[in-house]
Amino acid sequence: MKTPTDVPRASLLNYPRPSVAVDTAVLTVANGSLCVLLVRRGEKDRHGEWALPGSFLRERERLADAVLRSLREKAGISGRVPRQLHVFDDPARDDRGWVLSVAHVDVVPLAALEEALKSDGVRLASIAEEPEVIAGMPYGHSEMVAKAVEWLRAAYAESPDPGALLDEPFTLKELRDLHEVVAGRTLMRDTFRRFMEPQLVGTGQMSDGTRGRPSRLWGRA
Amino acid sequence: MKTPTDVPRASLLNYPRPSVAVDTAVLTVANGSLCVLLVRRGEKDRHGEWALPGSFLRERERLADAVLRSLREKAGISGRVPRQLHVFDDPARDDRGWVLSVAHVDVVPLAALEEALKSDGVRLASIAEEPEVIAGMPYGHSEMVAKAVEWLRAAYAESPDPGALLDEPFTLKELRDLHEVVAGRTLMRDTFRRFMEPQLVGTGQMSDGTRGRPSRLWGRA
DNA sequence: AATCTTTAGCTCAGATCTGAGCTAATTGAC
DNA sequence: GTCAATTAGCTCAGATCTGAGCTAAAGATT
Repeated sequence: MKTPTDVPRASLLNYPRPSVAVDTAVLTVANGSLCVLLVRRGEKDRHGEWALPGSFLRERERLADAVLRSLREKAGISGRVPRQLHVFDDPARDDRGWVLSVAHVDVVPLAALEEALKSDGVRLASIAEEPEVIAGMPYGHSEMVAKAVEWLRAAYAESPDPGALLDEPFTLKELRDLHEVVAGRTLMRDTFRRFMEPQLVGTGQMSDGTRGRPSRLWGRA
Repeated sequence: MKTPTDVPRASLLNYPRPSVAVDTAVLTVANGSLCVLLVRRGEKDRHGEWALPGSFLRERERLADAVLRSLREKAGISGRVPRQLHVFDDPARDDRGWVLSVAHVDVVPLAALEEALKSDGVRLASIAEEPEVIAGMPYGHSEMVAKAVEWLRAAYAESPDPGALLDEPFTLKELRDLHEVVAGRTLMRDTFRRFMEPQLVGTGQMSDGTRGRPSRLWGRA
């Protein structure tokens, strides 16, 4: 039975709707280099080109769930904590039609990617050393990578290894090496130590078997 | 004529699509208080309740354009530089259906709102003094306001009046009073001056007719 | 085993930052 | 006019931050 509210209620939602996609920059550190995960496109459109893993949003699906699903499907990896970056809304961005894409970033340690990287449909691209690969991606994906790196740098400037890339326990040297790769520059040893130490919990153990004097081992708070 | 690519191309976009809306927290400073602009809902749904101005996205419309249009239509004001904050995607957020809302923030000086505020469908709510009004808003709008305020505070901690709320030229006192309202706390006079002065351009003029010793007048860089 | 290289952890002087306090210049109250 | 109140602009001592440099402790090299 038709109530008076049925018509306006339905009509509100009768606007044309965009397709909504998610695209994710999965960042990691490999061989002392900050890298982003790319997948070779299998769809007809832009077939064979390297691009960020992504997917269209399914009915009533949460964005974070779509990100995790796309990483599972496209790259066979378990994402961790996808974080929204920005909505890319240029109507001319995607020639298949009107597609909004919500860019995300996730941080995953290299060990969790090893399996996926055996496939020749999955690769890493170094941010610093392969700018041409990143700049060549379709659908504004290179802008997404830029925003993802910016976010990661800000996060790593604030606290010790927020992306949990290091296995615990770790030394301050290991932590600093990681942060230097993320920041893309050297960091002052003592300034770094003074800022990070209060944010870590000591394990009471010492490193050994490594080069140089043994040092305290730490864990994330 | 049907080409082979027509079918797969179209099918990619045949996923169910969400409605996409924009909602905007228009922030301003009035009577020494940080305020957000609310409009009384005219739609059937939640009719009469105070909420953030918003609108459904129209076909191929840019998000920023939808924000500016919604501010014009709902509140009769000219927005300035809408900035994306976050996509709210809880499928249960809106009982009218599956609606994603892209929250935005804009900063508008009080003078540009005076006309709109004559309407009884438009009001300001003080962030600090009327928390119950803000907490009572539907569709997760109170979370959007929280994110908007957080963004504004971060922006005002970085540079002098990035929202251009003050008319130029202004004194450092006027600038600091504004920043204190935004920050919600007092700021040290000399620390503030030392941080902001290098980011301003002097006009060579002095204030006069004000209480206290005249001071230099400044403009934004 | 002697020496070199690497890294840890500390110390200290110099640089920078902070905020209280001083004097100056103006308006408002009387 | 006199005095209180308000604000500007500066100064300086104390606090904090910075980074070079020192010594120590380990593995690597010879």
